[in-house]
Amino acid sequence: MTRKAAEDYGYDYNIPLDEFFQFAISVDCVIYGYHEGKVKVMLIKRGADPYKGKWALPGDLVYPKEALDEAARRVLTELTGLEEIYMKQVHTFGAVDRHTLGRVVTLGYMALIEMYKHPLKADGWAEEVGWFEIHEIPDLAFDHNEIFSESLKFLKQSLESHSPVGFEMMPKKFTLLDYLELTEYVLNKRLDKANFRKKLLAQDFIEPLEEVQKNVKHRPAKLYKINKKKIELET
Amino acid sequence: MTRKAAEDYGYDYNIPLDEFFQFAISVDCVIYGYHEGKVKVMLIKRGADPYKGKWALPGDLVYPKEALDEAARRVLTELTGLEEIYMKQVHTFGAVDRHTLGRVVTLGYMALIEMYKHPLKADGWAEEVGWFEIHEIPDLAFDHNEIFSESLKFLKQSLESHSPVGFEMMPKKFTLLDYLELTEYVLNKRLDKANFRKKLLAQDFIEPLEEVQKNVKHRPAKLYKINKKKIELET
DNA sequence: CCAAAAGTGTTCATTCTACACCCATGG
DNA sequence: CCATGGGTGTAGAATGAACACTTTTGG
Repeated sequence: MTRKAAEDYGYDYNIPLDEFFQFAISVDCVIYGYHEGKVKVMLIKRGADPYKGKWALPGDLVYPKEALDEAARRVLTELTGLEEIYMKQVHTFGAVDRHTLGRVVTLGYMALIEMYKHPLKADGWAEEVGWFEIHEIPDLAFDHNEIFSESLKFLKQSLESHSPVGFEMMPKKFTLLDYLELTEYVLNKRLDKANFRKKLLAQDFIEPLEEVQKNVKHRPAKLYKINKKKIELET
Repeated sequence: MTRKAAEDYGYDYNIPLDEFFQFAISVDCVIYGYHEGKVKVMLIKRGADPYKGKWALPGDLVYPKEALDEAARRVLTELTGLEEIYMKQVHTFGAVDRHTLGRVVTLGYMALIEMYKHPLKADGWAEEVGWFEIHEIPDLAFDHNEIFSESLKFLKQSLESHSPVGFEMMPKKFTLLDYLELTEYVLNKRLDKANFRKKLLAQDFIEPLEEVQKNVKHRPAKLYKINKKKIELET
C-alpha cells in the first residue's frame, strides 16, 4: 500500500501508511470455573522468556485472517477441549511497552466453564496448567493482573444484579444453595439464604426439575436447570 | 524479529512471526453533546473512498508509539479543541473485512462534552462536521452504526442507574430540570419530576449553589454543581 | 390578577432485609 | 431420637411510582 493509494482512501499522513500496520493483536482469556465451593481461574506457567516461570493468562496471537471472537474461542477450545463456552470481551489493553516482542495490543476476554468437564492439558508454550482461587491470584506476566481484575469486576457486577452468567460454571442440574455458595465466594460476603432463593426463583429463566439430590445424609435439595431460551429473550 | 528469536520468547508457530505484525489499530469516538433539550452525536462526512460522502464517527489510526487512550484523546482534542474530556473505552471491533485498506482493528470510545464550548472544525479528511440527534443517526461508514449502538447502550445504562456521567454534557452550573430533560431524551421516556429530583439530591456528589437562573419569566430554578472529588471516592 | 415553571408532600405498592421457624433425610 | 442442611413465612424498613399540591417569578 503506497502513500498515494492511502490518500485515495482518504488518509493523509506525514508518515507512510505501512508504519501503521505493525501491530499484533492477541487475546487473553480469564477462564473461571467452580469446584467444591470455590471459584478458580486457569493459569498457565510460561515456559520461556519473557516472564519465564511466571504464571499467565492463557492467550494467543490473532491470525491475520481471523476474527477476534474466533481467536478467543480457538484458545478456549484448544485448552479445554470444550465447545459452547460462555465468553465475553471485557477490555482492551495496549500500553506501548506491554510486550517485549513488539507492539502487541491484547483483548481481555472472560470465559466461564463447567470445570469438572474439562480435561486439563498443557499447551505448547506452557510448562504447566493450574487453577488458582480468585482471591489468591499470584503475580502474573505482562499486564495480566490488570486484565484479571477487570474481568472479576465484571463477574461481580453480573452476580450482584443476578444476571444469568454464574450458571455457566454450574452443572446442568444444580441446587440453589450450590449457586448461593458460588455467589458468596465471588462477592466475598455472606448472603441471606431465604432472600437469595426468592430472588432467584423470581427470575423466569430458572426452572425446577422433578429430581432431587441423591446420597446426602440430610433432606435432599431440589434440582434446577436454566432455560436458555428465556435468557435470550431478555437481552 | 526472526522465528528463532520468537521461539526464544516462547512462541512456536508454523508461520513466521512477522505475519502477525500486520494489523493496524484505530480508535473511533462517539462524541455526545447536549443542546437545547436534545442529545446529539458528532459525525464527520468522509471526503474520500471508501464510503465517500457517508457520515462516519471521528477516529484515527493509532501511532506505533502511542497508547490507546492517548490516541482517543488526541482525536478528541484535535476535533473539539477541548482538554479534559470524559472518555471511556466501550468495545473493540475487528471483523476481518471491516476495512478495505487492510486489517484494521478499532476501539470504540464514548466521549461526553459540553457542546456549547467547542468550536466546530472540519478536519483534513472530513468534508463536513455535523451533529445528529441520537435517535436519528443515518447509515454510517464501516461498522460505525454498531459502535454507536454499543456506546448508546452504555450511556443509557449509566443514566438509568444515576451514575454520574450525564453531567459531563452539562455546563458547570445547571438546573435539575435541565438534567431531567437530558435524561428523558436519551432514555426516550418521560420521568416523574418529583421522583427524579429526590433521587438526584440523594446522591452526595451533587451540590446546590446559592445562585439561581436569571432572565426567565417564571420562578427561577436553583443551580447545582457536581463535586468531582466525591465521585472519585465512589469508584 | 394569570401563566409558567419550580419545588414539596403524601399515599400506596413493591422490594429488601433480617430472622424465626418448620421439614425431610440418614444414622 | 438427633444432626444436618433444605426450605418457608412474616414483620418492618426502605425504596419506587403516582399524583396533588404549593411557591415564586414576569407580565
